[in-house]
Amino acid sequence: MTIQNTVPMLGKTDCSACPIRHRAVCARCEDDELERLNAIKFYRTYKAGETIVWAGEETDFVASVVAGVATLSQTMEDGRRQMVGLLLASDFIGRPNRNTVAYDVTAISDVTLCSFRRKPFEELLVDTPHISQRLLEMTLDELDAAREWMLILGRKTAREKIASFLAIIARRETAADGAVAGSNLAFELPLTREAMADYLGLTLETVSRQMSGLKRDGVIALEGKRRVVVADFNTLLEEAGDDADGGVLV
Amino acid sequence: MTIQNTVPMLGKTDCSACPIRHRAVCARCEDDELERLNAIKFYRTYKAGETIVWAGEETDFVASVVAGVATLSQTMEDGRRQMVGLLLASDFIGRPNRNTVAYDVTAISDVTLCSFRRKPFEELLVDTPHISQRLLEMTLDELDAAREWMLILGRKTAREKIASFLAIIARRETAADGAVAGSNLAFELPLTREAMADYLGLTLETVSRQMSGLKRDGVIALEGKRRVVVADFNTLLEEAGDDADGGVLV
DNA sequence: GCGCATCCTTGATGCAGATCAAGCGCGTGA
DNA sequence: TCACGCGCTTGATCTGCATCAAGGATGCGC
Repeated sequence: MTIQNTVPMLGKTDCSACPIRHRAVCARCEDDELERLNAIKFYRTYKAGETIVWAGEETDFVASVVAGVATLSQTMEDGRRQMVGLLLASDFIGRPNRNTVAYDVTAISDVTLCSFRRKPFEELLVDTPHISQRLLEMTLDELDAAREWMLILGRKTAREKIASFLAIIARRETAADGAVAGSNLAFELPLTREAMADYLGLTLETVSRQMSGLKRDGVIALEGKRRVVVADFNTLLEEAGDDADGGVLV
Repeated sequence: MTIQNTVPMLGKTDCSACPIRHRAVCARCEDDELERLNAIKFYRTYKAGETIVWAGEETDFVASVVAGVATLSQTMEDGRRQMVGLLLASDFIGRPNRNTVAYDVTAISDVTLCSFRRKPFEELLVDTPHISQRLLEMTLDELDAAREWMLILGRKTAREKIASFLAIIARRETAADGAVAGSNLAFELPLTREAMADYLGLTLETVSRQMSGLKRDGVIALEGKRRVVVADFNTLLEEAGDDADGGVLV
């Protein structure tokens, strides 16, 4: 059985040229392990706004985000929505040994996934410790991030929530660049005001008001609606209610 | 090197008699793997109210909760506190390959831990796939629980939060008993009103008021302060804002 | 260039839950 | 037996954010 041409969108590209090669679930793989992953992988793209998986839906794949931004979210019957995961490049989608996801997975920008067929991936997990170790590490990181997020949702004020969110995005967006905290830094918001509200447990009006407030008080500057310039990162952290030095991991 | 008598409190007990043998991180171990775990384990007890680990503190062990209830929580500089984890029997404490915990770990009742020295445990993790697989599975379960919790914190009303909490506890406390949902069920609250407030992002006064409200409306009955009787579990789920049937996992 | 949709901002008003305050019930130790 | 502390309840008041409402900016198709 060949697996060629299972994907209309994109052919296979060489893993060694992959932008997430050293951060994704395959980060620690040796060449032979990579070869086995390569045999079951296929690329797939989604347009901004498209739903990748509906909550409860069965899926026969798991995947790494290669490019773009996706969200995990839950919706209550009356429409209240809470984002519970923000997936950037190298993040993992899906749960091994369970063929449904409990949350809606939505492409927020155009998204490219490196997908793996579920069954063979689960088999790989059993006899490729480098993959399962990396997956455990990534899952623990996500759990830490979720717990940080819980403090934000449960105990922070609207202004602190916005500042915390900006700090989180600043760190994630600039992590690759190796930008220095404290120095002047700028980044693009990956979310609309409404999506920020869903992230933070607020309404979009409150998000907008607090953004304006932080701008008025000189904590941030805006270039257009989406580009944020942070003059002093420590000031932002103070606004977030975090210890200005103790770098809480995100 | 012998490891005997490292523990004043309790000698080693036989794993086969252990109450969490088939639920904890060792659940899938074969006899020989259990033997290796046994060689690095030691029991330890904490009194109710004692802090097991302070946030940021270095620890040289990881552990399973054998009996009792512990919490993970974060505290802001001004004293605001958010619980981010509730650890019951069989839950795991600590993060492999990192010697600090980011949260305060506190014994809420008298707690017994089955601890493992960190270094040898990490080595075991590498060459005992049954342990690392189980740990991955438990971590994914915790992540799911954290995400459910995020919806509660971000979008639910005080009454829904209380009902959700009661439903979660009901499920966890009665999971072992195999009690049937829908039927009359009763359980003991493992937390004070204040700890419930920290769990739910509320004040203790609001917790108290909402408990009174649910009691007044016949959703629950109280025997003393801590024992809760639920007449109809589906009614409780409706109050929680959950789909009354769709069993969301906890 | 015009109409329309999407995203965002700002203002006015209302309410859920926080805060401040008082007191009850029960267990414990002197 | 009483005093004390702790966990909990309930009442009165305040306030931060939601809600309701209107309008501005930008981009896109025709």
